[in-house]
Amino acid sequence: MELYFFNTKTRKKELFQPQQPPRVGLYVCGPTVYDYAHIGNLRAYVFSDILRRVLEYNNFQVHQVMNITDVGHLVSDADEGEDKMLVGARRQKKSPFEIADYFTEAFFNHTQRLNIKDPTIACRATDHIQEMIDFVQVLLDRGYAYEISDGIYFDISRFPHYGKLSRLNLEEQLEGARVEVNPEKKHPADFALWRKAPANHIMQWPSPWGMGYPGWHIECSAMGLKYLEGFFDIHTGGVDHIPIHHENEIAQNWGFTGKEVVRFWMHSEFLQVEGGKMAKSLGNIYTLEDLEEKGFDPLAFRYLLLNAHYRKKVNFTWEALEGAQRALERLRENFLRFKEASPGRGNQKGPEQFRTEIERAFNDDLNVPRALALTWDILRGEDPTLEYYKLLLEVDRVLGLGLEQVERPPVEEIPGEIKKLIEQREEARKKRNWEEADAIRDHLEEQGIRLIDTPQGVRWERIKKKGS
RNA sequence: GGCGGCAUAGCCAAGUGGCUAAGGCGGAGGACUGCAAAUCCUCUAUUCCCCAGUUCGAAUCUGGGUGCCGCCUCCA
Repeated sequence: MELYFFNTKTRKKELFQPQQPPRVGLYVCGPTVYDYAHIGNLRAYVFSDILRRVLEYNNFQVHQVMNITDVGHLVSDADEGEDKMLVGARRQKKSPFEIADYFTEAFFNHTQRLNIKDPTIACRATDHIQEMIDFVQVLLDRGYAYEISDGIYFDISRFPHYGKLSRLNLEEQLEGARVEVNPEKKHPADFALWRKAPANHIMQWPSPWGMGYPGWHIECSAMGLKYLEGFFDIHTGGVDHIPIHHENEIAQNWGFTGKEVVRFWMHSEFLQVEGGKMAKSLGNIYTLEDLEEKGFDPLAFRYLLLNAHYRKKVNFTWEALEGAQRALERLRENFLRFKEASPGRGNQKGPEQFRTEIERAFNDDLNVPRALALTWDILRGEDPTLEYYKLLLEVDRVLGLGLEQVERPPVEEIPGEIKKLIEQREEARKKRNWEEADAIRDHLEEQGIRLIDTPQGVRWERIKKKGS
């Protein structure tokens, strides 16, 4: 089946075909590891995960590269900028390298709990300083870069297509520029490839231009070209990367290779909180831990994201997350019916028709919400046959809700005390002493034990304790 | 100041010219129950921010208005 993706470069859905099928080179703009990833960051990785899974669903062999940016990013383009890694290090009283290690581990811990597949290659910027130096040297040799007092800069006047991806008019942009321009730069939008480090800068490496450290943007080009062997079938990131970061990558890649090396640019929209921006000042920046502390399953957050299309802003609210958690629980419950093949109702559509429609949704620029709706159609109304069970597992290869691992909690040995109470309640019920029976039931509920009366007798299950 | 996006039920959201406007959450009613819970069933937008227009036909296209959001800061 044909696969279509929306390409930011053309702002259109285009037929996807990798350069060397079945191999697909996928580059995912990774994290800067100076702090915990928040749920907005994580949305971008759930998106790239879905993308990767849809590619794999289509039998492509995905070679996914992700950068781990563990080298300082200046906060602004001006000299007084603070280095994020350094700020993080100072706060934690650790070396920048320790900080990077710590947050890298935290990052993958979070992504794994969201069932996000690990990249084929995760590469650290600090392990590729030489590649970046070589890259900058080539740009200098070819006249795409120039040296000034504080570093090496890319000369965008040498690249006529600068601004094409974001469709920005450079001259108009400059009118309202809020950043002080380094007067030594030839053009205000020229960007740093390599920065000369002041003596007290912790992270610095020797280079042909003295001690220093790489500019941002450069690691994605150097590492991406290295590990994807010169061609990116797809390059992803958040929409915020379109105007600066990816524009700069395109420019420097052009300077280095003399051609466009990215076929598809795909960007995920932002996650908003209560309809607005997530910001420290608003106190609404949440991490996965914050959600878990409130009793939410990380996969409920994944479900919430699956319910919306990646190119639309999604509105994160606690109410919506509760809805997602509930839906996920019910989805699992329904799935078990199929696993256990208990009887269901009749159906109109056969598994093949569902399979085709779901695949069509996936392949139409990752219309996961549509695929989810179809999944519910299967779960709600269809016969729980083995065929449907297999189809659900197949669909979950993309959804990534971990259905394969879902099973009924094992029958636990009932703690004696609780067993006694249950028996006591049954006695009371026989005597039609409802007051006592209900009191016991309420008591057990507070202990996290829910009783389920069935015609076959009393069942029980563990639930979350009230108020937790 | 410049650029761009969005507006669909209480909430989260699909759908972008033509079947009865997906799906989930919530809510209502029913079955079951001693009563509940859990589960299951049914219902839940004559209408897609407003106003004009194009068209045989528009939530979907065009123009205007209103509201919200984002970017132009090394924030996904």
